[in-house]
Amino acid sequence: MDYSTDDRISFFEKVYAVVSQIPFGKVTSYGAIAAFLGARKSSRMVGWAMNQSHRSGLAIPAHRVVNRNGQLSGKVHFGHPDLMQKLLEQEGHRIENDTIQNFEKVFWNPEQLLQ
DNA sequence: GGTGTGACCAGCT
DNA sequence: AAGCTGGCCACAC
Repeated sequence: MDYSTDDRISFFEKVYAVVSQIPFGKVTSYGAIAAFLGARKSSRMVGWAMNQSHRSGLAIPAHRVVNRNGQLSGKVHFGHPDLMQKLLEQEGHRIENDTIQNFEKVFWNPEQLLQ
């Protein structure tokens, strides 16, 4: 499925579609998702989409999306300030100073959806 | 219905 | 090397 050229669905829906396919134990970045959708400059919107995701009714693993440095920049938007970190630790990640350790090793590139 | 505001990021000063 | 700017788009006011 080529998400980048499908104009029938909104950018947000595309974001949700990608995020919901992030495998267990992997993470990706706002920018990677935006770039994959053909809108490299819209990475802020990915964050906004995550902000709204909890009331979308869908089960969006928003905790698997961090910024390009592996930092949990969106943790404050989870119910409890440490919830995002907890969820990631449950998936086997190690976090220090709000930053995922070995980020490159656990990074999942959305491009893999095209295989 | 214009305006400002983001869980960002790359490219300029 | 560190700070500023523009761009993207949905939403609240």
